[in-house]
Amino acid sequence: MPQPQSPKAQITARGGIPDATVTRLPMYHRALVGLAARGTLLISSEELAEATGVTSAKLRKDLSFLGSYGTRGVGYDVEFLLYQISRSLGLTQEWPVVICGIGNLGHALAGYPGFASRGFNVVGLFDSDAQRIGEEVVVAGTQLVVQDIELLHEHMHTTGASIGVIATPESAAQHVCDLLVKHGVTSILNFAPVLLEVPEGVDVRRVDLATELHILAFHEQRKAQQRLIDTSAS
Amino acid sequence: MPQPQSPKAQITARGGIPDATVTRLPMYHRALVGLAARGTLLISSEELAEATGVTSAKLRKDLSFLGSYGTRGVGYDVEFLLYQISRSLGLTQEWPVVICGIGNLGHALAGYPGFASRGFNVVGLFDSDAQRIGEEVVVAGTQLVVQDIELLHEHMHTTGASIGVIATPESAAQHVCDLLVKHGVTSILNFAPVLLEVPEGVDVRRVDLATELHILAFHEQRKAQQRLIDTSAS
DNA sequence: TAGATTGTTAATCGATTAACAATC
DNA sequence: TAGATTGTTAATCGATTAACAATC
Repeated sequence: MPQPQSPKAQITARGGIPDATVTRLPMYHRALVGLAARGTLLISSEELAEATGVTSAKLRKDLSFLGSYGTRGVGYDVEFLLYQISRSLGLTQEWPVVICGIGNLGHALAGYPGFASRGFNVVGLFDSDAQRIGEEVVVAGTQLVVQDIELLHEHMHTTGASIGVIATPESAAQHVCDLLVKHGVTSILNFAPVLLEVPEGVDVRRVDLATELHILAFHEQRKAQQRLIDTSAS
Repeated sequence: MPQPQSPKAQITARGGIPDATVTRLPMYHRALVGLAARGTLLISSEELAEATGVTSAKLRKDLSFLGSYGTRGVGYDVEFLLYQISRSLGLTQEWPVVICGIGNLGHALAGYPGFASRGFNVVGLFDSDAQRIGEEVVVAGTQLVVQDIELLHEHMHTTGASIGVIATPESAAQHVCDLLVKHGVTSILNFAPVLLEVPEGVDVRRVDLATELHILAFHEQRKAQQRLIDTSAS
């Protein structure tokens, strides 16, 4: 019979990988890709932490949630750890992705080199603007034609995409989101400045330029105030 | 003489606005701008929380760090709360911003409507590519000419920008960052997939497409595994 | 006064950190 | 064996939540 544990320990054990850890795994992944490319075979938690801007204690804690992939007294095998992190993140499989809204941002996203190189395969470009529908865009060496978003249903069953990117203006975002969800998309990366309504089981992550700038401005303001204080104190 | 308080309470009181709260203030700000535009005069924490996707307890806690700007039994005056949040975030002043790297992404950022409307004033566009230098870009109704990044020093003292956006390829990012810092920029929004080295006192926020997609893929993988379990169980 | 809603308290939860036993 | 470094523990810290007294 299992011994009763503290409630905390049980919850941590059950809940899988903590959110905070998941958000850092891509950083470790990136650093390891770079190290592997430069031929580094072995790395310590101290060095990898330095390369990713976290503390070594945090790094080791994070990695311990994935398993025991290091060697005490030695460090981590770069290729092996990279593989394990890739597997945890689901990057050992291909993820077909559709992009909706092919304006400046949509073009930038379609042309982003880090997409295809890490298993994210852009398989469809959609827009509602007649001016843009039919445009040919080269994505990772393949030519794609911008399709009418209203014809999404004709393409989704062939692409099988479960990830969608929304790069439309605010006004179109919810409608596009509804279409995506209706045709099987269960993960959405949203660049429109709107809180999207989605059914349970659909994940949305929002990237908002304005938010990032606001946070910078907040700290910038604080620094300016601090400088004033420092000046008047001297 | 002040009564001794618990250590926790003291730290919270001294430390200003918690980071987690600061990251949510822009969400409240956005929601309030929308409400004000629609002529809503008064809103409860319950309603505003609903509109921003947080719990009302968290919202009230967040707002309490700014001050007491609501009325018990009544709610919050939309315009007044909007002003107070704007002031806290530093949005009641103008922030001149320079953008470095005027490729697809740089163009998208320069054309982003949410920039100018919230006090972020694009005052300079820079690139190192001879093909791009000299290009004329219309930003918020004003025509700007893409300048050579190496001539940054000639422009920075006239613009006085303290916020810089880096939208260059990975290879150029650190050099551009160094130039920006050298000429007085103390806040950087970095879209390049690199950990920038900056002196103390300079804030960097990184936005990384790949990171966001990795996190989505992680959760997508989990959902797929869950579906397998559900299927085999039934 | 009765009803509504804020601002604050205290409990809980999750994340971070420092230290070190385990072990190569 | 001696030195190095992981993986884990336990303490601390910060964020979230529920409940409710204060007060309009």
